[in-house]
Amino acid sequence: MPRAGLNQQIVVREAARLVDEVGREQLTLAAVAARLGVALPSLYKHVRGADALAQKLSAFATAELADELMTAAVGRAGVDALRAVAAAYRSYARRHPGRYPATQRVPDPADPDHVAAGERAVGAVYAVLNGYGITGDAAVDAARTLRSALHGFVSLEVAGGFGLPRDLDRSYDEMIASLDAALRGWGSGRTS
Amino acid sequence: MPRAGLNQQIVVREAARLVDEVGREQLTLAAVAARLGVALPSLYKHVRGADALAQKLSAFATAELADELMTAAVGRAGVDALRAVAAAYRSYARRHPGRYPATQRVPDPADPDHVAAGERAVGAVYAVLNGYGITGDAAVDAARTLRSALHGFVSLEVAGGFGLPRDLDRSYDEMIASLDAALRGWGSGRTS
DNA sequence: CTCAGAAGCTAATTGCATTAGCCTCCGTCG
DNA sequence: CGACGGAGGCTAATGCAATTAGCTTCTGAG
Repeated sequence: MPRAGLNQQIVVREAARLVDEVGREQLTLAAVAARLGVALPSLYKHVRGADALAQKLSAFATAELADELMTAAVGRAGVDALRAVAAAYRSYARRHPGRYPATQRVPDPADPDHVAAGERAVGAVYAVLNGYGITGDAAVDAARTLRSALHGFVSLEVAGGFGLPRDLDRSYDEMIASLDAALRGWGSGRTS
Repeated sequence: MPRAGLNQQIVVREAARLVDEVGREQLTLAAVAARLGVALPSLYKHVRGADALAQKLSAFATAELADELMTAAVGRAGVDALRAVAAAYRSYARRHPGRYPATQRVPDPADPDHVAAGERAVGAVYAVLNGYGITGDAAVDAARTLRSALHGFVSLEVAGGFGLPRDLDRSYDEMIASLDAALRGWGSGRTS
C-alpha cells in the first residue's frame, strides 16, 4: 500500500476546496479524509484536530485574501485604489464562499503566519486610506468603517441576506461611491 | 414524575439564553435538554431537530431585534432616527452575542413568523431612509449600504475582529456620521 | 544494510443526533 | 364518575464524527 504523500498544506488546501463546495458548516475531518483517499485518523499526523484544521484554514484563506487585496492596491491611489480593493474583496468572497467566512476568525496568536496574514489584509485597507491622506488615529476609525462596509456587504451577499439578487453590482458601486465621499472628507465637520 | 411542561417557545428561549452564554457554535440539543431538565429525545416533541431549532432561534432573535429597532425608530427622523436605530442595533448585538449571528440566517420561507420578522427588521431600515427622503429604487441601494455598515461593524466587534477594544464607541460614532452625510446627499453626483 | 522516525491503518471510546416504541398524565366526553 | 386518547416524557438502539492508542510499513540517512 503506497503512501498518500500528504502534508499539512495539502490537507488545508483540500479543506479549502471542500468548504467552497459544501459550506463552512460542513467542514469535517471525515469529508476531508475521504476526498484525500485516506482514513480519518491519518489526518491527525498533519493537523491536531478539527478545530486546528479550521484555524489553519482561516490562516490560509486570510493569506490568500491579503495577497489579492495587496495586488489590487499596488500602484493605485485614491478612489482607484478604493475601487480596486473593494472589487477584489467582493470577488474573493464570491469565488470562495466557504473560505471567505473563514477569514473572519480571529488570528491565532500562536500561529505567526496567521497573525501576519491578518496584518497584511488590514494593511491593504490602510494603504487605501493612505491614498486619501488619512493617517494616525483617524485612520483607525476610517479603517473600521471601510472594513465594516466591505465585510458587511459581502457577508450579507454570500449568505443570501439581500432579498433579490437584482442589481447587487450597482448597490455595491453606490456604497463604494459613498465611502469615497466619506473618505475624501474624513474628519471634516467632526471631532478630528 | 411530573411533566416538565415544555412547549416550543420555552425550548427556543432556552436555546437563545444558551447561545448567548456559550456561542452559537455550541448550540446543541443535548445542552438545551440538560438545562431544561429533560432527556434529549424529549425535545423532538417540540422541535423537528437540531437544524429546525437553529431556524426557530433565528426567527425568535430576528423578531426580538426587529422590535428593538422599531422601538428606536418610532417618533424620530433624520439623523436622530439613524443614531437611535444604529445604537439599538449595536446594543442588541452586544447584549446577545449568540442571538445576533442567528439573525443573519436567511428566513425560512415556510415559517411565516420568520419571514415577517425579517421584513420588520428591514422595515426599520427603510423607516430611517424615509426620514432622509430616500424612497423607491434608490432606497434599495441605500438600505443595503446601511445594513452592510451596521452588520459589518457589529459582527466584527462581536467576533473580536477589531484589534484593541479601544475607542470602539468613537469609531462607531464616526461611521454613523459618515452614513448620515452619505444619506443626506444620497443620489447627488451619482447616476441616480 | 540497518534502523528510526514518519505516515498510514485498525480498533475502541465518547458525544450528539435521530428514530422507534413504550408509558403515563390529564382533559374531555359519554 | 370513569374511560379514553392524545400529548409529552422516557429508555433503547443506531449512525456518524472526533479523538486516542497502539500497530505496521515505508523510506531516507548513515
